[in-house]
Amino acid sequence: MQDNLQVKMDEFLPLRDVVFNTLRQAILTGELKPGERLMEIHLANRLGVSRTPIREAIRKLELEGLVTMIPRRGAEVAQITEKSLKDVLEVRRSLDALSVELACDRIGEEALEELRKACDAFEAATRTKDTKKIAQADVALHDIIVQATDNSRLVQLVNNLSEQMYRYRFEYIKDESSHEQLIEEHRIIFESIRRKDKETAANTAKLHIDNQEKSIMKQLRMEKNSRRHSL
Amino acid sequence: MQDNLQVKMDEFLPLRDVVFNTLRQAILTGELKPGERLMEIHLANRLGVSRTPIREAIRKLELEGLVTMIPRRGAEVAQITEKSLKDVLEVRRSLDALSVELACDRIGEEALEELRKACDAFEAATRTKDTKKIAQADVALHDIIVQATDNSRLVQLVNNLSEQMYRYRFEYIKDESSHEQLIEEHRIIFESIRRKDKETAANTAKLHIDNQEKSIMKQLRMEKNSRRHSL
DNA sequence: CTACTTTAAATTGTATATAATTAAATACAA
DNA sequence: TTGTATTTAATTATATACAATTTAAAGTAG
Repeated sequence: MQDNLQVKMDEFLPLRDVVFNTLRQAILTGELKPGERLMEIHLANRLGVSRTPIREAIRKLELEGLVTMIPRRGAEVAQITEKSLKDVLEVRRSLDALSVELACDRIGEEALEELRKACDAFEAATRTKDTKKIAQADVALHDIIVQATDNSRLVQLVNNLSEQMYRYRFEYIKDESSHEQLIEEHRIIFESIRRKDKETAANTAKLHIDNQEKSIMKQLRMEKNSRRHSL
Repeated sequence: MQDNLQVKMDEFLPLRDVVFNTLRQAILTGELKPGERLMEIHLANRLGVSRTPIREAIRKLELEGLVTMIPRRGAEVAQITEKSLKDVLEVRRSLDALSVELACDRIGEEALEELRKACDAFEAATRTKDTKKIAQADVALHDIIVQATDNSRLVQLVNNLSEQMYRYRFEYIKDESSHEQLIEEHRIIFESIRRKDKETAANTAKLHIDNQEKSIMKQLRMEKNSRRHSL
């Protein structure tokens, strides 16, 4: 773990939430690697706080499934197995389909217009070839859809499930050969939501996840391979 | 809140988990009522532990959505609104449908046999008119299905969502007039899983939730009414 | 040199102490 | 009485202290 964990005092959150966000981000970006132990005193010193907020943050990470607790041994970053990712994607596939279906019913004129812009913005982002920008544009687009469902529980769950594979999605987006297809799928989802064509919307959303799954699984296997050869 | 919160030392869990389970149960059964404050010293004294495990338990309840945090004022039991229940049920509807569809593909012979027995057990339970027994039989039956999906994330999410309405489901099950229909729906779900008829299974599962939703919403409105008249 | 004990260090789990903030109570003026 | 300061009490937020347990290390016998 590099020494670039830093507590941002920008906002006025309780320390436990600052720590929670910091650790969460570190796990999702891969800065803290699967299997790595989260030792309280270490983290407390590094972040310049006491153990209490660290522990409270770990409790939340535990419930989110990002860390695994081992009794009397503490927390470690959860291992991501092929199976666990498949499980996550299987649920997400269903919830993304639900999201676009609900969006068909409930999206407003303004949000629809935003969605159209987000499609354009995504296309523009792919042309910059800036992976971070592309990823952001993609998140923004999907966020408009899920927000349009007007179901806060669904929003919470979809966001949580998405985050579980941030690390991998990044690599996925790097692959330029898939950009055209992504643009096209976004376009179809937008059009079918506009026409309130639930079936096409849902099917495309599922396809969208299927493609992601294929790419992520390929990566995972490569990672596993390279681990086997290097260790 | 009555004075029957007790820490069970049966198992050998960290205190924070014991406290978490205790508070969770108290909230789900309605022993701790929506809006009620969770004061740390109070709970610590009552449960005979220090504030630390109480706080850690509250952090987990927070992430689960069972309590609401108010900065510098602590936690209170989350209010359940009609909207929030609708949101939960909307997601559950989708995930229950997914569960039975996956069960069609993945259930084994033994589990299928268990499911058949669970259907019979549920029918038998309704005849005892023991609400608690009926509820347990219902949970057991649905648990077999969701376990058959072999998707641990799905299991976790469905269980969590189900628990959110334990309080209300209890009243629902009390209503004997609905028992025949419940038995029939369980039977159809079992039969369609056996025949691997995903469409019927999914539709019936959705119907199952729809019926629950109607009943719960009726109750909620009654509750709201009686509150208005008594306050 | 290996297998087993014993000891020491590190780490978590729990409890308590201090600081900061908020809510309530009291006092006082209009 | 009502509205506003001021003080007091209660409560959370954070830090530290202590206890229990585990891991690693150092010896020691075979």
